[in-house]
Amino acid sequence: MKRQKRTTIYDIAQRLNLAASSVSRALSDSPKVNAATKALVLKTALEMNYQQNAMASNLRKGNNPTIGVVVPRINQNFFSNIIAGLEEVTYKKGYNLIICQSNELHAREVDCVNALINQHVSCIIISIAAETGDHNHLQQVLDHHIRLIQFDRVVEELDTFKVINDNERASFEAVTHLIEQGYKRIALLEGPQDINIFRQRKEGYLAALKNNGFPILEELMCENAWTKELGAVATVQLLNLPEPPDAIFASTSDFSALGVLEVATDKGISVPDALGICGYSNEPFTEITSPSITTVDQYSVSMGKTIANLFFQEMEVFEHSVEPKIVSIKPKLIVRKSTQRKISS
Amino acid sequence: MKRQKRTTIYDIAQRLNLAASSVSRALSDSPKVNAATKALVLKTALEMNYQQNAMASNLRKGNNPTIGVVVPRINQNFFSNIIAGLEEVTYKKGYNLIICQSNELHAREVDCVNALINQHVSCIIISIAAETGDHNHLQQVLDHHIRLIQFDRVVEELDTFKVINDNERASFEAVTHLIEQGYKRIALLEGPQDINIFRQRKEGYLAALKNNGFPILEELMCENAWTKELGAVATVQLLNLPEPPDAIFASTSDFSALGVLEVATDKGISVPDALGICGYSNEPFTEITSPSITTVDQYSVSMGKTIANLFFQEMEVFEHSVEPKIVSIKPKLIVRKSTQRKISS
DNA sequence: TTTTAGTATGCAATCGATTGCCTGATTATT
DNA sequence: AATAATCAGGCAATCGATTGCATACTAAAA
Repeated sequence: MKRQKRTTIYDIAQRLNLAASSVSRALSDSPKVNAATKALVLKTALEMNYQQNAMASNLRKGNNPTIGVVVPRINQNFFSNIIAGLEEVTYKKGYNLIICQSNELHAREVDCVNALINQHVSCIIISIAAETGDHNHLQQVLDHHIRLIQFDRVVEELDTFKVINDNERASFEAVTHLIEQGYKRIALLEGPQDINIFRQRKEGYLAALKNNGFPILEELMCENAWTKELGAVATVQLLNLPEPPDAIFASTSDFSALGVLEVATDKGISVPDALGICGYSNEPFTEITSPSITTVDQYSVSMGKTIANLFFQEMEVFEHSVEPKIVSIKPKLIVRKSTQRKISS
Repeated sequence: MKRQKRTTIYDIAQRLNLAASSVSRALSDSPKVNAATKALVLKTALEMNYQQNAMASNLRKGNNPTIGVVVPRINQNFFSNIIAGLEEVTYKKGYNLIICQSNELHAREVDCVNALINQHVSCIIISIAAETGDHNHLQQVLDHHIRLIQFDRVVEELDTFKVINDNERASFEAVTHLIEQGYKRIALLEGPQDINIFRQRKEGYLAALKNNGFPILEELMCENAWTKELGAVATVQLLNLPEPPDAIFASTSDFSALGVLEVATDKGISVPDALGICGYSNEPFTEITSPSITTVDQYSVSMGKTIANLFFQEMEVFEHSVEPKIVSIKPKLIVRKSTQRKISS
């Protein structure tokens, strides 16, 4: 059985003894076509079950109202919220969203980006994979005159639009809060330092310590404590130190913080009294654990909207070559029980 | 500043003094072109930074290796997992994914579906919105010879491929488990009954009661207890009954179950001893609450993969008009502390 | 009545890649 | 040496919609 052909403007034109151009104009409500004809065409189109072929239209018009999104993982709270936020805005503008996930792999990210370039999307919105490599693929995007917005995890040296969280500031506030609660030895679980956001969070941590005259202790900083499991491992190590920390800032994620909490609970260490815990991301579960976990909310859905708006307001048309802008969103510290000591400073 | 043109096969052809057709063939590695020429074209294409125009190619070839996905909410654990699973498979096949969310609204769902028809996608994968209406839009999909797969929340009377969970079975097992744990008055928090999955879960509940000779008590069934807040409200009502339930099966979601748990904790009702709680979906947080919540895992990521594979194996080519198939996945009851009584039956 | 303006519509090129068919050149076959 | 076979490449139509330009027709102005 052959694939039956779909009705085109030519079919409509033939049926009505019109030229295809008139049908096209009628359908796009051009003023150059008579009202009666317009109505007739519309009616016939409906009858014949016509649906425009977007590929043909976009090809001819030389633009594709589609935005490509590349994220490390689609099913991660932060990213799926970003996507939801993006969709909310792009939907209203009649744009489509093509979603790809890099699975944190550089090669796959490159693949996805190339596929999106092929698609001639109007814009690519990307948060780079943990496995970083060169960024020729991003340069390629620019070379093909496709707008590029980086968010959250960005390649800083690349001169593009960026929407980021003020990680350093948030981190600074979180650590300051811990200090205010009277914690004296504050450990840091940090992420891969070749990713900007983790560098920034470390900066914030260091700045807060300095600001309060606290010493910087190498043994209290654990690299790569990224997942719940790694967070737990790091915690065990930290607690075995001759002088263990009295607070742990899991700057990588709430999952990591959860690992910390589980180890503490296992060992019968009282949180927040003997150990303060602060996570990052405001995952839904942080509200539910006992005690609930202090964390940093990144306004992810609204960040998605911001990104989309940035495209529509600044980049969709580019009359003049716009100067890439960096939008920084200040995340919010959500203080919960895991850091609220009864004894106060 | 005008948008600079991207290099096309014509540009390459001109540079090499070849016909565009030869360039096209060379790029698609056709045997009709000399190896030396092929190499030359490839090299030149690279030099000139050529990227194929997928719109033109797809238009000519009359197919678009893209799959459209419509879900109620992108940032809901179940759906984002489905999408991740889909992407995993479609990526390998070189297909793109266009994602839309209906926000549980019928009108918006219709909009999304139409946009996808315009795009001439190869397949539409959909889970319908809570706000149901007619399903002309789905019929439209079929009329335009676009493959359609419904999953999870499906319109049963529409003869399409479907991938569903065996909700009734899972629900039956959950309630049976409660009975085995010695609970005697088991309440049900149910979802909108015009959505198939919620009907099925109720069926399973009823079947399990009957199967064990338990009476069906209207006052123990609460409609529309869908969110955490509604779950809490329903729980308060249930607990105020002259004969309150000793177990609550929140068949709508884990969020609902969480609402139940919070009310119980507030009122100092011991879970699982005085009140058993079972949720649905295996949201990550169910493992973390105290006590952890018994729930039903839907294998969402793997379900996504199943859906995509269904398309590639059965529908991508349709030699013969294939008979729509229904794939039913048996979810798994995850027994946790919220239903494990020390006193056993 | 002729000119002008304006309206509605048609013609044909175009977007970029693909592909059936044809041709010229080279090699193989008898 | 003549014919057939093979290879490499070119020509031109095609996918479906859009759009600049041309044209036929009507109505208004001179």
